[in-house]
Order: sequence, then C-alpha cells, then structure tokens
Amino acid sequence: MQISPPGIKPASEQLPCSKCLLLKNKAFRNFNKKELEFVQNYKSGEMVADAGTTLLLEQNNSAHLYTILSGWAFRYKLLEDGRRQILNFALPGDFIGLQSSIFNEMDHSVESLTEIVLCIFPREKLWNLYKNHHELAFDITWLAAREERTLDENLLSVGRRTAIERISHILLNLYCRLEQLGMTNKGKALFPFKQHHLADALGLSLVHTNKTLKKLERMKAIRWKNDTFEVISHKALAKIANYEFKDPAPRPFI
Amino acid sequence: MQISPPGIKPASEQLPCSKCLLLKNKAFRNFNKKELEFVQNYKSGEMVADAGTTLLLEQNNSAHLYTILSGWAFRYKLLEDGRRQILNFALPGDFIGLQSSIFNEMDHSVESLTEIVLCIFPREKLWNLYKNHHELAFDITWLAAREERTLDENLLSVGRRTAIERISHILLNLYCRLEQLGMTNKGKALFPFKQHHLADALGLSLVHTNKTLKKLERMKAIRWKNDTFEVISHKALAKIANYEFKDPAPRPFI
DNA sequence: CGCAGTTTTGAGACTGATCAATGCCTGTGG
DNA sequence: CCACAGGCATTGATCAGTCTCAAAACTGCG
Repeated sequence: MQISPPGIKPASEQLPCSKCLLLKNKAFRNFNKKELEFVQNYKSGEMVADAGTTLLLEQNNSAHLYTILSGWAFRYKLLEDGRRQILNFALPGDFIGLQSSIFNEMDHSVESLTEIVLCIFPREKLWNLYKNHHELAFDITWLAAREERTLDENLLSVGRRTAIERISHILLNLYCRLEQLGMTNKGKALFPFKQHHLADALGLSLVHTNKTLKKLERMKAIRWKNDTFEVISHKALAKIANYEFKDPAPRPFI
Repeated sequence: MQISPPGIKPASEQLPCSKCLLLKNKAFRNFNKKELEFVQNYKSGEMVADAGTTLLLEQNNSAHLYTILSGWAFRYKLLEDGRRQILNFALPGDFIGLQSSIFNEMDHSVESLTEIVLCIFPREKLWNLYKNHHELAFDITWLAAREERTLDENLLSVGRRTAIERISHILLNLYCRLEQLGMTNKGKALFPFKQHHLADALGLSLVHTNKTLKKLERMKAIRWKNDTFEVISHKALAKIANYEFKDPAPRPFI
C-alpha cells in the first residue's frame, strides 16, 4: 500500500489531457488524437504538493512517474554527513522518477520548491507504453537524453568553471528555460529558491555564493531581491559565463 | 558521405552477434533468438580505432551509434580556453552516441583511451528498433538512465567531496566496474589513463591529483604504477570514499 | 643517448571555505 | 501596534584546500 507523504494531496480539480495546460505552451510539441487517448488512459491522476515536500526519496521505490504540470522541484543527493549536491532543477514539462521505474530504487531524492502540481503515471504501465506506443517510448528516451545533457553541462560547470562563471551560467540557463516556458516578463522571472540552493547546485559555500552574487549586482549584470530575479545585462552575463544562446525546438513531454 | 577520421578502420575480423564476446560475459543479460537476429541485422559492422582517437566530436553529428566491444573511452567537454571536464569513462558494453541520434548534434566529445573495437549501428535504424522491438527500446532507456546515475554520482563527487574522497571514490568505482566485467586479477587492474585524465574527471589540478594519489599510496590503500592499478586495502579505500559496494544484476546492452 | 611525455616535489599564491556577527523581513502572539 | 523569533542575506576576518609555477626525476622509445 502506498501512503501519501504529508504535504501531498490528490488535486481537487483535474483537467483531461486534451486540455492540459502544457499543450497550450509553445515550448512543447503537439499530440495526435491516438497519443492523447493513450496518455489519458495512462495517467492515473494529479496531485498537489506543498513547497518543501520530499516527492521522491533516495533508496526508496516509487510506484509512480510524474510529469510536472506547474511549479518547481529539484533533484539532489546527500552525503552521510549532510553535504548536499543539487543535481538540477525541474520545471513544468519535466519528467521525474524514471530511475525508480527502471532500477526499482531511486538513487537521488526530489523535493518541491514551490507548491507543485504533478501528473501521475503508474510505473507498471510504463512497459505497456513501450509495447504499444513507440513514439512515446522514444520521447521518454528523448527526455532521458536531455537530462543527461543538462548533467553534462552541470558537471562541466562544477568541475571546471570558476565561481562567478558558474553562477552566471546557471542563472542565465534557468532564465532561458523559464523564458521558453513563457514564465518571464521583461527580463524578470520568479526564482523560488534561496541562495543556499544555488550554492548546493554549484558546489560552492553559501557565503561565497552570496559574495559572488553581490559582485554580479555591482557589475550591473543582475538584480535578485525577494525571489524576483532580473537580468539587467544579458550581454554582460553571457560574456562572464561564456554562454551560448540557442533557441530550442518544441520538445516532447508525456 | 561519411569519411572515417584518421585512426579508425573497419575491423578486419568480425564476429556474428551470436558469438559476441560480450554475450559470454556474465555481467550482461542474455538475448533470445529473435532479438539476436534483429541486432545482427541492425549492426552494420565493426571498427577498430587507435588509442587517442576522437570517436565523436562535440557539435558534430554522427551517422552511427556504437557499443564498445573492447577497450576504454571517455566522454568529455571543453571550455573555450581549453579547460576540460571528463564526464565519465566508457567500458565494454557501454553505448555511445545516443545524443546525436536524438538531437542531431553531440554536446560532448568521445575519445578512445586504448585501441578500441566498436560495434556500429546506423542511427536511421534506431527508429525501427523502437517500432519493432520494445524490449530493446526499453534497454536503450535503461542504458540512458544508468548513464544518468553515473553522472549524478560524479556531480556529487565533484561538487561536494574533498580531493581524497573523490579520488578514492572514482578509483574504487572503476575497479568495481572492471571487476564486474572480469577485467581484474587479484586486486589488480589495468588503468590505461594518465593522471591528468583523473584530474580532468574530478575537477582537480594535475599536481593536486598526484599529491593525493601519493598520499593514498602512503596510506597503503592503493598502488598505481605503469598503468597497473592495485587496490591494497578495499576497506581503507571504501572508508575514505564512504563507498557502498553493491553487486549489480546482469545488465542489458545492444 | 636523447627526446617527449609523464610523474613527482617544493614553494608560494589565491580562490573559496569556515567562523562569527550583524542586519533585515515577515509572521505571530500579546 | 509593538516585541520577538526565525529564517535569510550580508559582511568582515581568518583559514586552508587547491591551484599555479617551476624544476627535477623517471620511463619508454626511436
């Protein structure tokens, strides 16, 4: 029996897949009728979790896979003494929990940063998806490969970029992801995380992260106050981070 | 037209899939006749590359996917000024090049560390695999998810572990992977890479990597001389790295 | 024998970590 | 409406793990 962790509740109001808000977002690809039908059938429900909820826990098994419908989450791993590494941030359209479906055990945890709405897929039906809907199966591989790319980039940052490069890079990257999702407004975006999240994502200490952020503010590249992040100079940021902008093609999701 | 980069040649002698050496290795799962037949058909040939050959290049596209039949390789990314981050090492049974099949462009490069034998799969037939062999499609997802796990672990190391922890961890990890493949002998294994590869994999400088290795030797945990790596004390190494041994189930490959 | 690549060692510099306060907001209870 | 607590952000001072530079010692090889 699966018991919902505290902070997680079935969503009161659920949309049919055909009305899924993600479908309206130009960041995502379209579905044909047959696919939509299958996904509707695959989906077992929606749930809402408060900010700060542990959605998936390392070493545990999860009965479900999730697609984020709205809100932020992050994947992380802990060392025994409490050191934490945030592996990456997850946004609407991102798929979480594939690990446990494939290996029967998570090797990382996932926590929500905001109130979050998740679309639930029972893992035992994943096989069925591979069997009958190879386009969707391919999409799942696509998502896994994309995650790998993100991790490659993060590893490059943490391993070889300096503090100021890392910070500029991740801020710009997050900003671009949000922009693609239509979650920005005139250079501004809501960043629901704290500085210690950034530090943990970048392998830096909180203090040094703070000092470096201040430096970026003094350089008039960014402003970040009360959860609102603002890119003041894309150019300056991109130059520090040596960031390459690319406009992504519509992407799949499940 | 695809022109083979220098250092790459078609293998002179090629085994049919039914005699694939990987099949004899207990690390890998078995195939049934139908699968074997499909894979045999999917496979377009084998090639051999010298040590130090760039097998796949960032920003390029590759017409093929590869499974390593024998030898070592590594995936890496470069920064413009030459800083390099090795993302991970690839051993026999590992699958490389999925990225370019999915996104039409590699976002990392791959280089051989030893002479390497590759099994070649044309990317345009990947779709066919998804269509007609969902078990194999699932295996590809399995491989992608496994890669993600490895990267998660590497990111944790580089972001949050100290130099000595990182080094102990990666050495033990590589040793265990080789052991699984039957490539170790009484605590000894061949490590065909140089110290600067380790440094680049761990986000450390060459000098500091060297000093830390020496420290591990003085602590009588390891010995590493002339490409031969020896674990002298699993216990000591595991304690420093806080490493958890797990015996893995037979894994898929293509 | 001599070169080229690699490993090893020492010295000194510096990025980023740790420690310790202080300040700032926001929500809560009186 | 104020006092206070708790969570974050900010700052200064000091420390240390790692880096860079430089040179010497090895190793394998033509």
